[in-house]
Amino acid sequence: MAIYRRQVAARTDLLEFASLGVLAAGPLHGYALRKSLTEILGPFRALSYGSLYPCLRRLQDRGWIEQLGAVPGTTTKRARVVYALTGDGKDAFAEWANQPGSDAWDDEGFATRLAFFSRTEASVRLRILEGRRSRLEEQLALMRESMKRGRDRMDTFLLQMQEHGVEGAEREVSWLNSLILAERNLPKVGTSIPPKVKRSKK
Amino acid sequence: MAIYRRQVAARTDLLEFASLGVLAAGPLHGYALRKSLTEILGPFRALSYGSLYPCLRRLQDRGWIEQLGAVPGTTTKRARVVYALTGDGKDAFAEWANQPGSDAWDDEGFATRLAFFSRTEASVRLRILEGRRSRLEEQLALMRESMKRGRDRMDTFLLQMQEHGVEGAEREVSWLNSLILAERNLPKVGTSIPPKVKRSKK
DNA sequence: GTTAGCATGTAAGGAGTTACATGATTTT
DNA sequence: AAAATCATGTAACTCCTTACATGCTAAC
Repeated sequence: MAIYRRQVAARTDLLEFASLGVLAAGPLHGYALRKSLTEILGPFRALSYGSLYPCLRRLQDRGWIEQLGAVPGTTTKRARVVYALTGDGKDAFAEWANQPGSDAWDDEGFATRLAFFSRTEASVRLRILEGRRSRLEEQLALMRESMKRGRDRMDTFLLQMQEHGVEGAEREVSWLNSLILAERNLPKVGTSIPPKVKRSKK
Repeated sequence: MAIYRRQVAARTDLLEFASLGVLAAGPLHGYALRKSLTEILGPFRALSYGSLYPCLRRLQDRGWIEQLGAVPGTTTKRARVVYALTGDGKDAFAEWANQPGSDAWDDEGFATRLAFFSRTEASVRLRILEGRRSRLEEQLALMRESMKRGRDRMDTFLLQMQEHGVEGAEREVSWLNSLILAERNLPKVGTSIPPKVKRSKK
């Protein structure tokens, strides 16, 4: 009779950190947060409320965000629950942004980290970009090998699809190369120079 | 006291149809089927057995595949459960391949259908390609609008990521255009001329 | 006064993964 | 004889969506 011990795989929940990242720019209520997230993570990948609200609940239970109540000065009067990042939440986000795990190299994980790159240290940025590049290069090797092996077993459509996939991955690699180059040529004065951001105020 | 009636959304399980599609080429056991699927759906998106075996069970319960037992002539002697497509399974696959639902336009759904395009009627192929193209064009419009609106609120990294996304989508659109053009210029003699496939035997 | 959009939530279910459990066969 | 790989399966869990339920507010 074995007792099953399960290691909790400590999967970093991307949605949670993305929410923290957005809330770091200022308090928001759920509905507005969702719009922000949708804009960042792509209008294609629309997030549902059935996913968002439980996430906010978890973050609150963990003490990473807190309710502010309705923000005064807005046009509507009540019922909106506004959340703000706490000190702990800020720390948790900073740690996530600067200590990338193995989840940082896949499509979703990489995109999420890139979205908050301005709050990531320059050295870590480089590590993430290079990690993503090697992940893609591994995949490219697998794809090319698979295509070589199966060339005459496969019909033209499958072949064209795979060729398109390879070209897409190659395209991302050269894009990454240009980002990496830009990172390396950045002024070497501190370690965490934020990138140039156009500011409308101040 | 309302009684909740739920419409079962009849989500076409992609893995099930992909499995049928692969088994249509000949009987296989689970382990081998997985390798085939991994090759088709991309070596990146590796499929787990915890997903595959329950799927085979479902297909068998539905009468779309049947167990053959160990194939004689192979080097190994037992324990391998070989599955073959039944007549019903063949019909189910043909119906799926030729009556695309709304799931055919998203990334996974489109890729899966494209993988079995040689068993899809020419007219349906065209419909799928054009449907995918309009889906992408809708997304492009959203992305471009979102980028225009948020241009000076966003930092350079986010902007570069979004530009890269737009370029990727544009690239896929032109790829689709070339596929659509090729489809249209195909010999117009029947309705379901299969594409040229290099054959090693016969 | 009704439609459209803003706003917050819950319950059920879908489609997968990871970790566990087991054993046969092939290669070194 | 050990290690690698082939092979089959289950239980628990994860993260998400859909459908349901509710109500407010702005515009036409």
